[in-house]
Amino acid sequence: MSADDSSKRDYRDTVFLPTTDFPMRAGLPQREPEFLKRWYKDNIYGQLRADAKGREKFVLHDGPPYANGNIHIGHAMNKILKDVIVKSQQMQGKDAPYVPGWDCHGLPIEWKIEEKYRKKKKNKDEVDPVEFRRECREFADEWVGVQRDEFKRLGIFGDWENPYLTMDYDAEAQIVEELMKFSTLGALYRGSKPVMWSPVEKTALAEAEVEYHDHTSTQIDVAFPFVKVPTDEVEGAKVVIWTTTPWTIPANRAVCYGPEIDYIVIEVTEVAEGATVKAGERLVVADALVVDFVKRAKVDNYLVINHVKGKDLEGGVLAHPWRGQGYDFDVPMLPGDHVTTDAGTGFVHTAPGHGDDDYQVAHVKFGIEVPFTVDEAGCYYDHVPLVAGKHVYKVADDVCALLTDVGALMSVGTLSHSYPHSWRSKAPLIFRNTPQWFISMEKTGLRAAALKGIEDTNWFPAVSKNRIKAMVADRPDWVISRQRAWGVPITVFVHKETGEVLNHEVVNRRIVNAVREGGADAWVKVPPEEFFKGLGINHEEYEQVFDILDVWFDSGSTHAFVCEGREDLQSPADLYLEGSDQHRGWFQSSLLESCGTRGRAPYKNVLTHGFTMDGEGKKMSKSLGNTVAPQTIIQQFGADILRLWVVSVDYMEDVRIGDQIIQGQVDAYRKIRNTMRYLLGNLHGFTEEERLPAVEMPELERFILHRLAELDALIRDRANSFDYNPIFQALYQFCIQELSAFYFDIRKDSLYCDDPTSLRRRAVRTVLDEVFARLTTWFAPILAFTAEEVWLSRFGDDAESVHRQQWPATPEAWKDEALAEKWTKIRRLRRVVNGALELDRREKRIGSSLQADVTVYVADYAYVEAMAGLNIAELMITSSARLLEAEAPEGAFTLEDVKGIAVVTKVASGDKCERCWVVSEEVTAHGELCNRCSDAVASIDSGAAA
RNA sequence: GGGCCGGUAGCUCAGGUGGUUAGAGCGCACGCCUGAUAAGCGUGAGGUCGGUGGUUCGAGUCCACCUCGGCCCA
Repeated sequence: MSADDSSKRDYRDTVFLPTTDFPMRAGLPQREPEFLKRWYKDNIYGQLRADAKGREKFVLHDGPPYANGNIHIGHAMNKILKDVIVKSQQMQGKDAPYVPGWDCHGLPIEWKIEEKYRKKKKNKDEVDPVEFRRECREFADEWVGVQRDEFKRLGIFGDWENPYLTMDYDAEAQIVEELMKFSTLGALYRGSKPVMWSPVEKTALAEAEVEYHDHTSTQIDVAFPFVKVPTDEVEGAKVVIWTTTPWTIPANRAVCYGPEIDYIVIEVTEVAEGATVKAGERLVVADALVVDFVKRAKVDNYLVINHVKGKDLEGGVLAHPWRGQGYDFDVPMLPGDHVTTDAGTGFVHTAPGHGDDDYQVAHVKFGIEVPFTVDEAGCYYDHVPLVAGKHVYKVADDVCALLTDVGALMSVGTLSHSYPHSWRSKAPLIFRNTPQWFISMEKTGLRAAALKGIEDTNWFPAVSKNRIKAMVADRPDWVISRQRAWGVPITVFVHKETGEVLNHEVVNRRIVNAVREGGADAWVKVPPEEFFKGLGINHEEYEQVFDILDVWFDSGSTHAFVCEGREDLQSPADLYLEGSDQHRGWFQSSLLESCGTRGRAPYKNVLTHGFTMDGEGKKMSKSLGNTVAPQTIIQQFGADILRLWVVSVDYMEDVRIGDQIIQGQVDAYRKIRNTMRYLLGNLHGFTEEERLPAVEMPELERFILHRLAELDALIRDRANSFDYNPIFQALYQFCIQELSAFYFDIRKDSLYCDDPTSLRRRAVRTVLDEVFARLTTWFAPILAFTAEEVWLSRFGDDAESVHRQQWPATPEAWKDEALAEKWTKIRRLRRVVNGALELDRREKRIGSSLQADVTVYVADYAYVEAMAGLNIAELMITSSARLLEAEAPEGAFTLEDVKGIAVVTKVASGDKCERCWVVSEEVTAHGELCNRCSDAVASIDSGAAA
């Protein structure tokens, strides 16, 4: 080989540039499905379970989404978060199984099937309930399949082949068994409650089935005389109420007033033609509404006799206008915050069986019994005096006449207003008192047990606890019955005479077994006498209940048929994790169910996340057109971008998502990916022989190890509080500031140009390996696809999945606070140098920092100490540099916020090394290379020759 | 209408028990490098800390009210 004197040698092939096939551009939408294929071919979930066999368990119990549509961004966030937590626990050495589930019963699915029938002009009543339920089941099954695929696409690992469904026969049987526990304990009872009712369809309706249309009602003012006067001011006067539902007068049981409202007592002195009120009558109405009232009542003139504050009416008792005709009960006056002076008289006619406000105030708050007045067809029961058998929509005139007879009718008119109607029949609706099943919060001490359960649980964030505590403390008894078809039946028999619920061990066991065999249908298919056979009980004495359970009871029982029921899980669960709306939903139903039957909460920890808003922080809605679909993001950017987004936001509060925010995640992803790529490129061919013990490493390497140790501590600590935002922030900033802009930048020279056997380069590569081991595994729970890609790119396609690895232990000895403090000083010094170099660049004196020579003047000896034994040029990435503890010369560069450091720069003297580009006199002396490079090249050349 | 939560640079986030010019990263602008190159490095400009009033020598941090947004309930 002979060198050509006229042209210089090209040293590029003696430089160890990064070598990797790992592409800079991810192409996630295309690449991710390949990893999914691989994971499912390898049965990754099964492998993880086998790996973790016998390890301490961490059970995150999945809250079941409702199986009736594609997943939305909230589902995606929830499941990703669960997956991040489960994967992190597994990688911390736990056995973290994940069994996904679905909520399958309930109204929305029932509606869909009904809708189908309606299109075929078929009435639901004409359909066999068993057939109807079969269709509901099919419908749910279909959506379970769709959602399962969508969740899998997000990279969620779980037992997708064996999820739990609330409609599984085993689940239904367990739910029935749970119900019977409440029954046996004596917490289950039959009460009543007004519900929205359609007299035409003879059925209860849910709020979503109601639509509002204009409706013309008869409006009346009615006077109630006092039986007991609360204050002398109202002696001899009558209280006037106003209502647009005259048909509820027979159900009146109270009159509400506003404690803060000003009322007046008036005496009617002059009335117009056609008035039903007589001169001389004394009436109490709200001061603010008296003008409206006298207009309606055709009163021409009146005197104000007295003023009285609402709260002074406390204790007053009125008579029903029809007292003496079967309406002899007292009508108490009750304070109510819902009373306003917007319309009416300032007194609210209260019929607890026909309105929710009325029910809440009269029954729940003041314990007034709720009468049953109207049957399912909208007719008064036979026991209702004066109006028995009449239909509520045709009774207004009768009521007016009856009120006129007793001098109670003060006015009558009509009013057109918005009124609820059935979405199906379009017929107007009523509130009707109906029998319902309740679980008592008090009879068996459920409230106290639940409150204790709350205390014994860790809540994240902490305010969660206050929220659910307040709800449980205030909540009424739990209504668990629905008059519906698609659900688990309330499998009880009630004694026809005594109304008592049958609690017979054998009967109950037979029912549970029947449901386990044939699902909920068994309750209608198996004749009741089967359950009683051979027990000496006459089934004819018992009424079979055909209500079904509220779906919240189903999902509240999942801890029983999932966590307790499956061998791979355990109860109580380590974690429940759902949106903040579940304080009133699943967190609470699960708590009540478990505390009622097992005396403790079904969970040890509960994590709540907020809701997903659009980019402006507004709630998403189809009508506003501001929804963000996870499917779109996956298609455009990939699931890893969505996963990164989840941990980049403070999900314990409401979070935002929008184009700008996603773009931010795309940028962050790119930076992280390139950091990984650089690691891969520079670890090419790294062997165990090359590894160097930490003690033999330069300080800079030990500083990076220290940072790894700090990160390790932070990550484990935050992961165990399920708080990933700080983890993301720390990892991301570590990649940018510590690695890319600092460590990699400085060590580029060593990696590219040092002799491969040099201790410095070996140290750098050892540190890169340690960084790689941690970064990939720490990111694996978050960037599930990319971490795998990086891992396999390094260890080959046949390597074990990154998800089967554990987070590497970090030697305690890596922590070195004193060293960290030193390096904080060095980096401060570096900032000043960079500032000085930037000035040279602006002035076109230099381009690359390697063209510069710097002299740093420090006032504090601490800097000298910090730099002792270190090569300052290497750290500043200049060709030459020196540090002096001396007065800075005039005109030296300083930063305003860094005291005692001044920098003088000049162009480095000497020539540029053809290999490493460092400018030095050594090159001038030798011709082409600096000493280091000429040694390295010699070594390489001899190696290549050999 | 009630209960609870939140509003710090364009974006995502930090800012124990009130105390000097309110921080970081990204983005943006400008410049450098061309051996991480649809990469990398550097410098810089961005904030009346939702608003008003109060407590205090001093408030992003405490109090009151208002406003906007969210969850739940009515």
